[in-house]
Amino acid sequence: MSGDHSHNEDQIDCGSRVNSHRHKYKEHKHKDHKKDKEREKLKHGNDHASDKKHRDKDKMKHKDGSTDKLKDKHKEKKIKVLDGKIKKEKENGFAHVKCEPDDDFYHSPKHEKSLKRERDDDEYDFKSKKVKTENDKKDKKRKQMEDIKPKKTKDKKGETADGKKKAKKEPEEKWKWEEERYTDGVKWKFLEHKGPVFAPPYEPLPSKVNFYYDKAMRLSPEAEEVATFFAKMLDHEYTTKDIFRKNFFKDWRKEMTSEEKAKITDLKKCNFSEMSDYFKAQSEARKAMSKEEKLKIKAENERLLQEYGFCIMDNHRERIANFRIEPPGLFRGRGDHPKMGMLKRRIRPKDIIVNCSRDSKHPQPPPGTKWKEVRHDNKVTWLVSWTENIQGSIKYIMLNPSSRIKGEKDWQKYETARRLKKCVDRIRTQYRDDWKSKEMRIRQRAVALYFIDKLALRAGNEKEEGETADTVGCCSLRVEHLKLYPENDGQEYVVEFDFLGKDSIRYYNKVPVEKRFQVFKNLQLFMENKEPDDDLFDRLNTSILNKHLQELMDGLTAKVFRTYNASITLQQQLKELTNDENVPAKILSYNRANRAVAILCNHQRAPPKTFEKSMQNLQTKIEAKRDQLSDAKRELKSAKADAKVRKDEKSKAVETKKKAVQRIEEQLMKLEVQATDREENKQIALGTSKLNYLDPRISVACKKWGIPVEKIYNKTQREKFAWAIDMADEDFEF
DNA sequence: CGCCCGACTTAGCACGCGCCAC
DNA sequence: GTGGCGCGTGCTAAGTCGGGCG
Repeated sequence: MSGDHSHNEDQIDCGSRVNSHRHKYKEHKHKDHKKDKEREKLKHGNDHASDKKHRDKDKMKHKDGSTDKLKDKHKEKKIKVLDGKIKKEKENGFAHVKCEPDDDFYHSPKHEKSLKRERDDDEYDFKSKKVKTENDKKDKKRKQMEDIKPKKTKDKKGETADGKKKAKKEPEEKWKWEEERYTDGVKWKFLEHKGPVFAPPYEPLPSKVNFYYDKAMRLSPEAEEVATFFAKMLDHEYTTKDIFRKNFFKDWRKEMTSEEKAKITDLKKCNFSEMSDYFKAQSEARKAMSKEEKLKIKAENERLLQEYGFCIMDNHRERIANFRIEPPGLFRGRGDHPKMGMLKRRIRPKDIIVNCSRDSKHPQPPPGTKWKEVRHDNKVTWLVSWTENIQGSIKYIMLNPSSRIKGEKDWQKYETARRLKKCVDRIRTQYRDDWKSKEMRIRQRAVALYFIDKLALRAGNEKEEGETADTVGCCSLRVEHLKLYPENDGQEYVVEFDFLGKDSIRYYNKVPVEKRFQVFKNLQLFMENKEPDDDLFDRLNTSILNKHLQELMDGLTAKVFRTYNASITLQQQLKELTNDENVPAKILSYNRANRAVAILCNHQRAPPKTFEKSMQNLQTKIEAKRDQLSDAKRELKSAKADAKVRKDEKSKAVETKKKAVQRIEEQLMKLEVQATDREENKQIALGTSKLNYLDPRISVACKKWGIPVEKIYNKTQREKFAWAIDMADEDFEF
């Protein structure tokens, strides 16, 4: 395009910067250099220099430790907010429970009684689409969903690929995913549950187990408990890290009596080894328990699950995801987390906010205790919440992914991504045009969006410095995270990305970018006259970006691009790959397609500890199988010869041998496929994309290649994707 | 109108259960 | 019956995003 130079850089309207120059908490090392190095090799060939470079940078960045004071301020604010929140009890906790007598999909033996309440037929007539008065966004969204809903019971216009009827199914038995949902942010009308399960109380150590500080020393129960947290982690690398030790010691001292505090002044002098040995012995003992004992524990767990692991939301008994409160312990942040090692406090009933319907049987706090609050807010989905003491954030107990409320949200997410599919070309054209805008903020927005689209980067919200590990996403990229090469390895206009993303997973990538469309030139411009730790996009943040995206398409946000690109990639890759003849090869193809997505989204994992070994085992197996095969072939040959001699044209022996050869060949192939698959998978995690980014209906549609869903999804996954399995046909198109 | 926080999704890792080979 | 190991599952940290408030 000739527009390349139509705007002189000097003319750019600079406006004011969104983000001022920032002094970051300066200490970002990589979580595990060795790991990174390997990963890098795997993914990007051989850039050996970069790891070292990173390490050097880390050293450079140590001078500034300026942010500690922020914390107190931070805390103050939190308290205020908490106070304010108590007032805001909602008035909409009403509930009418209906009972669906024929609904045996969610069989609920225990709770049948609570289900048998008055039926309010009118209200639950979800076929009649009464659109209420609300005109808010959510309502709009809902309407969009309705348009593309598969209509099983009443087929309107078969507008969508998945809109076909499935007569064979009995929709009455299952959750009706196309049921009319509530409007105006109401998430449920009836919610009943038993509350959380608390962590077991601390059991003091037997008197023979000692803690040593110079000499044996008995700790107060409070101090002892915290000491055991540390003792249990002694084998972990964490306990060697300075920040971890510092934070731990500081918080531990808070739990000590004044005598203990006076005495124990140096963590280095603390000897936890006896405690540590004791716990190791305990865990051994647990493993060595008799069958009966193990069974007993299992039964007890099952009982707890049955009692606390389910709730009733509207007229269904639904599984709760995490009904156990997180036990106390030492905080294990990921990457270089400034708070690692801090004490994660024990959560008590008085910390707990319970959410349920007004007319439900309220969960009871343990005898002699009280909940912090019981509220009836049906505009949220959580059952229980509490505020965690490390970051001051709120933790929730919510439903399992198999639940209606989560499934529907999931479905909606993919529908939004499919809507993006319809207008992505338009959006791409627009951001390309915007690269040439005379407004700096628009150029930045356009380049950022390009990265988000092309590289599937995360949005990149700002983070509070010094509160978390120093990680970034697209909008929060800093100058130091990019390198520009006008020419690199024979390619023109290469951008090298090197930064830590979510969970401090390294993103390293070299990408050639469009010069004629000015990406490269824009980047040079954005980086001009800036320090390494200045923001690359200084006139952009996620809020600005998402507001813009919202204008381009209703419901569009940065993360929709990840979903869209992941799902569309899977679909394309599957079309390219799946022309193999047998099922195992097809599964391999599926996994490869899945892998392409995982690579796109940078979903990595540490190579499994047992990787080398298990690979060897597999090779041994393969060789054994090969031997077996040649044996079988030999036998077949001799059987054939034998049959010829005896002129026995339909020799049974020959037939059986033939079958044996075939079977072994199949087994061998299966093993070989498995080996390839595993090797390719060494450092790539497929699970995350499979669970969160790939429209499950694409996988369901793999029926058309003869791949049954069971081969792709295990039981839990099938439960999570019940909605997709229920509604998608083999001709589903994302 | 920016910032803060509540609600919800997405993320990797540890651990232990159950299955398979012997 | 046992031992090893691979996978599923639970756990909880760390993101995204929107709404409300000052």
